[in-house]
Amino acid sequence: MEYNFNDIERKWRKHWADHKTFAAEDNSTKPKYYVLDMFPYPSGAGLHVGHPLGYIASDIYARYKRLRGYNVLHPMGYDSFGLPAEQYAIQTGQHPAITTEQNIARYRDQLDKIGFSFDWEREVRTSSPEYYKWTQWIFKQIFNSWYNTKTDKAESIDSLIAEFEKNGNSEVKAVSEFTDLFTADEWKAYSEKEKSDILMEYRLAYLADSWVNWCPALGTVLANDEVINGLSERGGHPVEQKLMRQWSMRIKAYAERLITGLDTVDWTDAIKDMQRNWIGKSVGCSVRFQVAFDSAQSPEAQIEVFTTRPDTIFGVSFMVLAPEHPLVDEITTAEYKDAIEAYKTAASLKSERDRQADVKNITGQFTGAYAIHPFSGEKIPVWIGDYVLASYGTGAVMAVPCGDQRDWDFAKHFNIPIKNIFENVDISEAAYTEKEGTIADSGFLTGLSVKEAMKAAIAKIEEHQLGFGKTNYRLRDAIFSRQRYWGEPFPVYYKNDIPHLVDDAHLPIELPEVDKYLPTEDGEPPLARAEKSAWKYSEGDRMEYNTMPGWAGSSFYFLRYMDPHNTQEFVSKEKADYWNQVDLYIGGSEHATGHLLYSRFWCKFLFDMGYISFDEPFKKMINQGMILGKSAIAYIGADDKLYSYDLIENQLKSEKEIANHVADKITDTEIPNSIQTYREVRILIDLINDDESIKIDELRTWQPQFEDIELVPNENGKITVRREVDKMSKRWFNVVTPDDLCEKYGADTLRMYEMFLGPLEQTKPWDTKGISGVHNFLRKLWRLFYNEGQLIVTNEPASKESLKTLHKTIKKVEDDLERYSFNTNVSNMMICVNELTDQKCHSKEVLEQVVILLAPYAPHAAEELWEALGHEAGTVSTAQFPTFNPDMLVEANTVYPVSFNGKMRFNAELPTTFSAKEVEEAVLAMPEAQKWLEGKAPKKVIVVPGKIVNMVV
RNA sequence: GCGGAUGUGGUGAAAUUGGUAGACACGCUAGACUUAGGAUCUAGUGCCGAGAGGUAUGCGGGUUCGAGUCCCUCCAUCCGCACCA
Repeated sequence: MEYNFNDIERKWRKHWADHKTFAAEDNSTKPKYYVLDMFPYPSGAGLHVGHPLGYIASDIYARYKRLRGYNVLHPMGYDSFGLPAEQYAIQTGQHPAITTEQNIARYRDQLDKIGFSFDWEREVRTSSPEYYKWTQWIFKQIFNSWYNTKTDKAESIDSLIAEFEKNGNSEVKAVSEFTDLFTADEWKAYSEKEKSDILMEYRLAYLADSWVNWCPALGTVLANDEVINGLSERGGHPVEQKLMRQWSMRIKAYAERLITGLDTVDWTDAIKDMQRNWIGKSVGCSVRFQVAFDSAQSPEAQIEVFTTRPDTIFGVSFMVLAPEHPLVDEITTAEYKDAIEAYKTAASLKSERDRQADVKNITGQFTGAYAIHPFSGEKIPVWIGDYVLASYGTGAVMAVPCGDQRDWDFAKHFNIPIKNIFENVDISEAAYTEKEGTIADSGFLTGLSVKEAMKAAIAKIEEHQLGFGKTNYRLRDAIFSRQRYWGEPFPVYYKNDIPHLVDDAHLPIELPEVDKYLPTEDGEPPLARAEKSAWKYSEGDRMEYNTMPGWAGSSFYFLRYMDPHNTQEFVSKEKADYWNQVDLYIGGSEHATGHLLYSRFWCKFLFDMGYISFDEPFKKMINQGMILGKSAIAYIGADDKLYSYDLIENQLKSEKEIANHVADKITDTEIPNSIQTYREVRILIDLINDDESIKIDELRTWQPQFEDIELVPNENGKITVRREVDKMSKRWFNVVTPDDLCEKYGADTLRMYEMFLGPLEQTKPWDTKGISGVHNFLRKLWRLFYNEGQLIVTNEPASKESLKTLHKTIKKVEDDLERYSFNTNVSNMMICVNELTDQKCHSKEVLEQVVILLAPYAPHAAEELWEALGHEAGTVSTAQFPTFNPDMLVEANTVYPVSFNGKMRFNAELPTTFSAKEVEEAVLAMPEAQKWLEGKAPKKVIVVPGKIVNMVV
């Protein structure tokens, strides 16, 4: 029988589906294991070969864990709310639900062909009402909560209201910007609107005016990365900053726990650092500087600064406010009014991006005002400068040029004196930014080390009530509103402009039908187009018109998989307790500061509220690298002819060099003409032959511009292209889909080849050239079992050699998978089959085990062979993983370095095959060993089979 | 600038307590079989050298009996953040 993969794979796909082979049990005596993939957004382009990379890795692991006797939860679903479907709807009028449905069908079809062991009974879709009912329900819980810093957790808003009614807010310690104090009586006297507004300051989901990127032409808010140089990424329309009433999530409340929680999870340092960086914790203190009496109109004027270096407070030689700082106008003296106004105007004209891009130029302007140093009483000049950001800290800094490089640069530039407060440190060339050494010339801090001085300074500042120790976070609250149609509606209605929650009984609030998917003429979100009758439920004056952002539905989906059909709870406590954390999460690192942060936030919140018993969602995570495409680039000359790349390759290379210089140094008129001789055109990679030449006939029909194009071929009469590695994308014409490969080589080959490409975590270009090697492996495997259609497996006992090969492979597979590096394991199977072939091994004893080893990687082939060996169909998935026996590994004729207490003493050549125990005995019997042992017996002997003998004496 | 990662043949890459560097695969070369080959099989393939042999894991040092692996300096590439006080 030939290795007829198409028939085999079809057969087993059907078998698995019919028998629900991979359904996870909710109650099992087996230990549980939860393997999760980041669910995809079902885009119209379908899957390309990059998508399944992580899915294959996780599938191998899930299958391996089943062989190891675990009850494995390995689900899949779709993050199906999103912009592309909405955009398509705007263009064509087709409802996004229909587009989404079609795309999901396509995805499912593609996924099925690869033979994943997903438990499809548990599929979730974030855009289905059964699912977003719970997104809305969780939103309600967050809205109905506040963060109590006394208990350091979220609590029900009812507990806060009770406290207000009893004692007002004077004793309340909460994460909130609200600073006014009120008594219980005052609280009771407030109107409903006033109460609502105050509570809004405490709620973890709250309404507030936020600055957003508003694009009038598109009628929508854009994310920062959708804005390029003040223009929208799509369409190039102007974008302006607009203050809009938006829902936000008080993620800041969890900043500290989001940092400390990282220590409890097994993620890469890269991702952890990205999150830490994003949260941006800095410990320091706030200090108020009195503005000099003659400088300000109000005698109370104070400048509050945040500093991480209170120890350097005697080194302050000037202060800098952000140009937008509210105190600037008040303190600026008449003499400097015009200059300050000019500077502020110049700064406001620069976009945030421009300001960030232009960090080299030092700018600033003296205000004419002075502040009083709280300890030395010296007068300190107050400047404004756009290197100080209004949005961070207090928008003002105390500048210590001797200890901060930016302050140093600023002082040098404006000739401000620099005071040195560090003992024996030269600051004539640069600031001294190390946090060690001794403080000098600093009043009560003189002689202290930096560390001591920090404590002493904060103590003194607090004692004099000038400020207090404080921790700042860069993390900002997350805006939770989107002015889009295709997202979760809020379970919120307004009555007299006060937001109210919809009762649980009426959830979900389903998306109403609208006539168009665009904002209204007066800038309201698309949902404002819905007639009141189009809402399946509505109350009050109006419903909330915003929808939730993409990350809402993806922030708890891992919990919903545990109990996807529960109509009473988003997950039952029992099931959440059983399945618990995701044991292994596989997905891209691009979600480091988005999805992965928000999921942790929601998980901690749900933990605080007692719905789940763990506060980190993903115990271990692997980030698979991106698979890049190799774009094909053709060259069209100024004469409009298509040139073969090899003809002009050398010429272009030297021109590239020139071009690199041109960018900086040479003006446009000086660019040599030759540089503009060719233009690059990307060609659909399906039109490229293996020898990098273009299939001309197909090219001519591909795009009109090539229909009649004149060719300048190379000496072989071909037009070659240049390859460039890009992100795989439709627009670069470099997408490779798994479908063709499945068709041509089979899913098992595709699976193994993707694992064979290189380290899972690494970014790598897709190259199909090596796939035949993997395919050959499967064919070779087949020849171990079959010869001319006959099964040639025998019941003869296995040779010692074959057993060694088998156990070596067991060990390698085990090690690879337990260490989660999916790069070499395919090679192990190849080596195994190569060796067994050389050994002419047809022993059932060995081959049976090989089939089990193979099952995670090439499940269809494994099932087929398993059945051929006389087992019940479809049971290899639940077989027992073979047990490794180290004695089988020991090499014959191996030279063992023998070491004593880690010191290598001699080499022992052992001429015959031994078990580990026998190696030990043989070495001990050698005269050299006796010489080093001096007659004593070793305390311990460690034999690494085939490698080294270590003795502890 | 800060943080993270990576650097090994023509190519993708292995090397799992510091123990034969380049497994495995692609490609290439030669041969066999074949009407044919984008099929299969056999042999070879880091570099230098006819050979013996020498030499080799980005550069330069160090520790060690022994270093791709550990330590230090530097260089290059990629990713993330970036005037964060």
